[in-house]
Amino acid sequence: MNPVICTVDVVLLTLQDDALKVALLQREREPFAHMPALPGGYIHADEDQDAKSAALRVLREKTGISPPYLEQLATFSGPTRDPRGWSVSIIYYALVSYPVLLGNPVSAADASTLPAGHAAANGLPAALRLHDILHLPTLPFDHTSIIDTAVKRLRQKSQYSSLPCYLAGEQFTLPQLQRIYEALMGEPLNKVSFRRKMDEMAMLEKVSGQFSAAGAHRPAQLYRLKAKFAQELTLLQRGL
Amino acid sequence: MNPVICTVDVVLLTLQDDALKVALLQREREPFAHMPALPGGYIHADEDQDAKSAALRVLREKTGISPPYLEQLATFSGPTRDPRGWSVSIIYYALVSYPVLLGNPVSAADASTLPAGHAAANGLPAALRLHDILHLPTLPFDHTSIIDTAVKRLRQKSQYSSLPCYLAGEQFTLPQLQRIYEALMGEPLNKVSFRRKMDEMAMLEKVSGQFSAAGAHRPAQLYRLKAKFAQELTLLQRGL
DNA sequence: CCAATAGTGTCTCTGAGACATTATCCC
DNA sequence: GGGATAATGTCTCAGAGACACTATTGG
Repeated sequence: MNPVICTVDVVLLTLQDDALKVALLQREREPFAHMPALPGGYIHADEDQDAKSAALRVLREKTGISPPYLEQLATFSGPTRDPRGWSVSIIYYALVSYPVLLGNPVSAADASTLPAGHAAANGLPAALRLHDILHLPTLPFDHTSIIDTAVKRLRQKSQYSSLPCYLAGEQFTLPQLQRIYEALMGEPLNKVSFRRKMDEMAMLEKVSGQFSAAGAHRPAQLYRLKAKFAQELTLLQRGL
Repeated sequence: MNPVICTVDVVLLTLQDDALKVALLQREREPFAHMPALPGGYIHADEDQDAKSAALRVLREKTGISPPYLEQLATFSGPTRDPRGWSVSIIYYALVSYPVLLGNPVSAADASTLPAGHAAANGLPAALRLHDILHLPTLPFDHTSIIDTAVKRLRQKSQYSSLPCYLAGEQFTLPQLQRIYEALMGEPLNKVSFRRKMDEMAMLEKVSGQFSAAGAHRPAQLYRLKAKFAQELTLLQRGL
């Protein structure tokens, strides 16, 4: 009836050393075999409940990762984006903290103690690499444009939502969270206002009695997302 | 390779008498023949440049309308939404002013002089009907849920963008535009603040010397969207 | 005690809303 | 002139940011 190729792809983003990184997987098959590209694959009509399930399955099968946050970005389509023919790709974007990405679901507080550079020698497939979004290699299909759209969406939503919390891991301090927001927005934020806004969103809860000990100074209170917000965003009326 | 049905559908919205209406088309073919549904159809791999072109083509072919604003909403998918099989539908939403919908591309100022009730006896197909979004009939597929998503998106974007301008026609006065914003947001707006915000967005220009004469009172200045914003939104930093 | 960072109290200034005033039409 | 709505000037109050001060750790 209509010979349209239908796939899903995932833009998996993480923050490492205040730099936004995207996870790219070396392609095994043609077209563009051996080039780094977004993890993706065909929808399996016999097992997927919808495109989101397909995206989660593809990510799990190809990278072993089950991200805490996954949302539809947009659908890209056209006759030339894939050499195999007229294609449609439903794109999802996912956020995961760098420690959790490495299979260490503890705290963003420990991020600095993890090995820097490429993800490797962990539970992750060797073909998976993190790339700074400012220095992307040449990518197949329209993946460069897709990543650009995902980063714009992330930055836009960071202005007025709790989205960046998913880059912070399971437990984090307010100064750490502020650094994440600042890295995404590209500008320093007022500490008092930032804390007022986080309080206003009412999505964080103290991890009782737990503090992050990170040097010769007063330790910071640890927080985590309230269970209610594990998959759901909080929005601000007026932005940060 | 994968037998996924791939279509596009359009949620065409307009504002009539301060009520949001969606254009539904009586289906000609199975499944769900003769039921009202969103205008939609298959992607034509031989002529469509992308899904957006397909949506515009479908809208033109089935309703004769070329909307001033059309944007991708989301992609809906799953094994059961279409009885023909696992399906993907890329949804677009379009905004058009009621007078322009009726083929009268003049001014929102004249909307009150047009016949109320259903669109009929115009250049529009007889099978096309406007339905108040608060009183929708039972719809096939997941079209009810799709319309709900589109309305939520429109209302969300109205909070901080120039989106509602596309519901106002080519020329309009500021009081008319404020009524549109108020109808979408469901609450009265401060006149002074509203005008400050419209000025801040810097997207309107006076139609020189033209005024809307609408009764025994001072006439209002007519405005139109600057050409630059014919297809592109303006965003506010802090909402209305 | 000192250095360093966390957390909070308070002042100021911007900006949004309320109100009032002026402007311009038809009758 | 009167009634009606458009357009704008101005006052007030809330909220965001700047600054400063206190708190708590390790050395």
